[in-house]
Amino acid sequence: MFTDRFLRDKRGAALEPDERAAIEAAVSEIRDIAARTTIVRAGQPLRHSTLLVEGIMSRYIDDREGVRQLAAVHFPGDFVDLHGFPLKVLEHDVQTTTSVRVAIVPHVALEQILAERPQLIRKLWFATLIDAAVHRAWLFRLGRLDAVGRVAHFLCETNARLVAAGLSDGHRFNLALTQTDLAEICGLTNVHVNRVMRQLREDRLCVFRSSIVEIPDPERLAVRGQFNPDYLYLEHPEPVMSPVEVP
Amino acid sequence: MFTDRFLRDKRGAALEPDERAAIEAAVSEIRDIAARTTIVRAGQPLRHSTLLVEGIMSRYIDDREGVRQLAAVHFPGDFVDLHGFPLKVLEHDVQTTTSVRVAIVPHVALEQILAERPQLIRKLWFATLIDAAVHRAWLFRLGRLDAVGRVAHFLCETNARLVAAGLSDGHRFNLALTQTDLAEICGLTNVHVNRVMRQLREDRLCVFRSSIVEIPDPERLAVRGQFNPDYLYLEHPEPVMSPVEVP
DNA sequence: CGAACGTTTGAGATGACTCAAGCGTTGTGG
DNA sequence: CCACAACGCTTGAGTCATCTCAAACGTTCG
Repeated sequence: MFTDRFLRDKRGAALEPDERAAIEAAVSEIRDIAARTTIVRAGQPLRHSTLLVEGIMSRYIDDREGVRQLAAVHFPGDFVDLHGFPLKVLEHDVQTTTSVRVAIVPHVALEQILAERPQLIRKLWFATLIDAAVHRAWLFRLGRLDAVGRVAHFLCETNARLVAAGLSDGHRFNLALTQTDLAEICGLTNVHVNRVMRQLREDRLCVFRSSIVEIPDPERLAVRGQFNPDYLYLEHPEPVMSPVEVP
Repeated sequence: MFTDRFLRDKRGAALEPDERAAIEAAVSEIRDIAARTTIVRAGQPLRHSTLLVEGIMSRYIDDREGVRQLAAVHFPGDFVDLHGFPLKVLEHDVQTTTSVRVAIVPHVALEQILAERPQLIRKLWFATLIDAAVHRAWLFRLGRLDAVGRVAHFLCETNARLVAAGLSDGHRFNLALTQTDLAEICGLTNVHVNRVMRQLREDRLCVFRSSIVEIPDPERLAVRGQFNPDYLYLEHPEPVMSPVEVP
């Protein structure tokens, strides 16, 4: 159910059926939240963490003038603010990007199931370390790629993650992000993202229209974005041709 | 000894004396390593982690042409590749930047002390999550600050971390990085870093000469770099005036 | 139907890059 | 102990990628 996609296809960390059941039992509530709603503010003490079931959420830091830099984008199956469990407080904001459905896991409940299942803590730790590995890949993207490369890299990453989640067939997926969202991810302005998308279209690397991303040749896009999926720690890094929803 | 600075001054995660003793007992070896030596390669299975005792180490990802983006800089007290403990393999390289002294902690020894001390794993987890929080601050730096701001932000962060480690008095510290290192940290070229350093000098924000950083007014530098130390999760975020070594 | 939001395009400004050369410092071997 | 090599720092000139500001156009939703 809610945990079906959590740690799915992660090398050596996929959940056992009883671990999955324990987490699902720890869920206190399923909540539907509107798009662009802030659910965690920097500095606010946390009593629960949020497992994303449907939709897209983002974590970001904003500058003095309110311009944002996203630090992470989350898709279904991600344990969005699991970092808040050991840290108690986050130093960044978390917001819904689209409308979402989330499962709320109170930290007290998490403590209980971990007390009974010492191995599970390693998997939760592992999950947060993958987030850290993704942060590093994003640092590479921002520090060393040009605008077209940054967007290409992000789209390759997203494709790989959504394939693992069963939400992309490897060439086509639904992605409800605006060009301004992409700008906040890639450290660009929305105007320039628009020009980058045109470039990608003209080069037949990627077409992104009305929330559908189409990648005719993922390998070529990966070359343009210098994308190497190792940091996602996937069990099956090749596009897996499995039943897929592309709404 | 080797662990004196590990988790020092970290909010709610400082080590208990017995935890400290356990980690020290788990150290299999103290090793001195020359500058610019790669100690972990991406993809290579890890059997131990490295606690930095003296010197500077870096974690980085490089692009197709060999241009590097640093993802982290480590100072004494940092458990450099602790991420490799749950992950088993890292997706990036780790290199000494200066000559260093490190304490080697075999993963089997770590497993043993964790089996006896279930609370310690939370602190190790916490330590890796601070690395992740630092990654996010670096994303902000690269995505939203101009060149002068990036360098200012990095120097503020470094000052704050070194104050916590007892290696800066809040205004002056030793930092054996080259301008090329700064470029690899800030996503710039070494030529441009040179011009940025001149700018910082002319604006009386910071003087960096022969490995000594002097910051006459840390508050002004923090404003220029939009630096907010919350992400370091320090117990005492104000500069602590304690005995300091500035060699 | 209108308002709000997202996309597209243009023109001009600018921050950072590239290439190139000279200078300063440090360490080492003859 | 000197000379030279290696490395890091500094500066200049010209280029280019991305930004800013501005306006128009398209789409969605109430």
